[in-house]
Amino acid sequence: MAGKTTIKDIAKSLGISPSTVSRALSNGPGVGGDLRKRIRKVASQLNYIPNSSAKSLRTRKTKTIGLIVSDIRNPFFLEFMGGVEAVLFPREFKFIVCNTGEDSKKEEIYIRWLMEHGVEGILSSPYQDREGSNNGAFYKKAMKSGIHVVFYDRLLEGVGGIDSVTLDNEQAIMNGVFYLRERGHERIALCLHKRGIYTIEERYSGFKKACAILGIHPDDRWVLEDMTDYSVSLDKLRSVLTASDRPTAVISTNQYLNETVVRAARELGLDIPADLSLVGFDDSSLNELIDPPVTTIRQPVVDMGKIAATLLLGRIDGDRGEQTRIVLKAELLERNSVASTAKIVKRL
Amino acid sequence: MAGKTTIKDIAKSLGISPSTVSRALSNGPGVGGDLRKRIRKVASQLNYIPNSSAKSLRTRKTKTIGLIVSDIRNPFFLEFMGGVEAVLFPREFKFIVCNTGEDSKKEEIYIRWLMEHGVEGILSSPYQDREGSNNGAFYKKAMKSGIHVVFYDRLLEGVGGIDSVTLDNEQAIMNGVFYLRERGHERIALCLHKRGIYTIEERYSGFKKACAILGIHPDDRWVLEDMTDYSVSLDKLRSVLTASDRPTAVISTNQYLNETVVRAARELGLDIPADLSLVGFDDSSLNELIDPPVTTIRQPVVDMGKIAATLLLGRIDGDRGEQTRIVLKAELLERNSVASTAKIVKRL
DNA sequence: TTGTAAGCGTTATCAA
DNA sequence: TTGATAACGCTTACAA
Repeated sequence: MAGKTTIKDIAKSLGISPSTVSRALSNGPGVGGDLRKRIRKVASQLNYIPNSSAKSLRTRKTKTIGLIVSDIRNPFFLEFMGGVEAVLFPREFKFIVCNTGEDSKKEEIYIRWLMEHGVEGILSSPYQDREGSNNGAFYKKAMKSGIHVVFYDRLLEGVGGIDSVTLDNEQAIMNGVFYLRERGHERIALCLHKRGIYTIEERYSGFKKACAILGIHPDDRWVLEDMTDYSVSLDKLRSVLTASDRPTAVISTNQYLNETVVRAARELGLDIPADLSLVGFDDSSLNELIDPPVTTIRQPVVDMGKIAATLLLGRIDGDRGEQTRIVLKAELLERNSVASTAKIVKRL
Repeated sequence: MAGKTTIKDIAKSLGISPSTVSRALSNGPGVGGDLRKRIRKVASQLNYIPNSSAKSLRTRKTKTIGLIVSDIRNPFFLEFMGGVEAVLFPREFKFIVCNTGEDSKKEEIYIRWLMEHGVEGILSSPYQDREGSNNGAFYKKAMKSGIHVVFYDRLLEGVGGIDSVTLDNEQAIMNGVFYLRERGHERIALCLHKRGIYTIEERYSGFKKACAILGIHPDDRWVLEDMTDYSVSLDKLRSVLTASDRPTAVISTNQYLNETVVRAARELGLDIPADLSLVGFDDSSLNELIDPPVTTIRQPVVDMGKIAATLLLGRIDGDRGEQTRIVLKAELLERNSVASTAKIVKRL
């Protein structure tokens, strides 16, 4: 137990050279079948554990990638991570989880750490603020140094040439608006997380497009922005929902906001869907058990994880093809949180 | 851009020796203040990125730990990971996520990978099957090779000397049983995930202890085991809940099972709590929004993550004190899924 | 098929 | 305070 077993120890113990041991253990050619077997045996007897730092130093390969998430508390990432792990494991790739918490500085630090660590690739859901400023330059720097990058969920303004897997966010929200309109709603509110973030901007844009197409004109004050803090969000909802001139429906844009809307409605004594209709976004299995079951726009999150990881491994494997941009479609899960306005008009 | 900048490049560019550069950049002593500044400047001009593989090879430190989770889809781990990340980040430690999916073989493979990678510590929620067989030997091997290990959530039979943070699972369930008994329930069912796993066995044991103390004797068939697959679980619940001689209350032992019980009750037309009371385990914020809001045994998961990470970093920092075993207490969140049996008796 | 030797980028020891 | 040198454990030409 004096220190760890190295390739040299194995070589010494068999009276052969370290290079032969290396070749045998890494399945390289040029080692006799019999010798190879003996080397393997001694290696396991000696409890040999390869030192990947040494290996990486020589080969510049770590079989490790970085997974940058914007908010580790979001169930979205659990699902996504599950998809990622499922494709990484069989390929013997490990991943380091980096939580930026929508903090640009933290994101930058993590990118640097990942570069130092020598990851072969980065999967990231990058942050961008209202002014459009982001860490694009750092991702580019990583790519220049040979680290492959794939964006998932979010894109960055003015940052091209990076593979991505995103949702068709515009279409997703448009379908939500159309769905509500078909049921008679024209007074629709929209709850948005932080402005600037790609998905949020796209969803907002989809909302405006759909309204334009339908010729409806929801009040600008019904677009609720910066719904990050719970009590602040609740306040905003309260002021909009208690006005006599209030919206008859709300579209929310993440699972957390779905819950916030339901809570706000309950607190205000507004029955969903009788008094207020709700189209949620993202889907927890629990949405079905809520009273009422929430009609929701569901993203194929696990697939997104699998696709992103597959794309990245492809690049690591040497794929030098054109930039790939995969756009997934959302589906609308119809449950019971949307009513036709006939009933609501009466109550208004 | 011909390859990456190394310490040698910086040295050459300043006409000094690499060792001086190394000392300057790693804040070591023995470098003049002025020189140090110039070195820093050139380093950043040259876009220098330290190579941690090389560094690790020399120092045997990677500032990386492994986080082994038993099922990445369980929201428990999101919360836990959040706690872990919060303490790791300021210390500049990274973590590799390993998902075993309750597969002993996969767990073993991940432990090996982590050892090869040179992690300085492992945080693990280890698996153990019905027969008590587990990967304890591998964790011990890791420890022998200098990797610190902290178990969280689960312990391993016959594997001592490893720090841990767990819940007082027995007490948690006992309180659940007492709570139900106070409301008149004696016919209590228990839903268990996989037998063998530490937490499950402890919860089962707590259940039996509480019943013994109270002198109540729930039917053995009401202890539902191996509730892993959804449809199988549903079948098991169905057969127990449709019997004329059925339990009046159910205790579930994870968030997933909470949902399963609610779904089963709905499918069978059983009203919670009027026809069936439910005490859940683990807590999703959504439990409050379910109809009815689920009374639940809540674990301090984020704290568990913070404590586990702190414990591990302490060991890495050189703490050689006695084995630490921290046991956290659960709290019972009273909501509306438990009724007093008075009403139920009528309906039976 | 096997061995020799150089080198990956860093740090640590020792000497200046 | 600084520099020369060896070494960490591995892979890979190249030579045998």
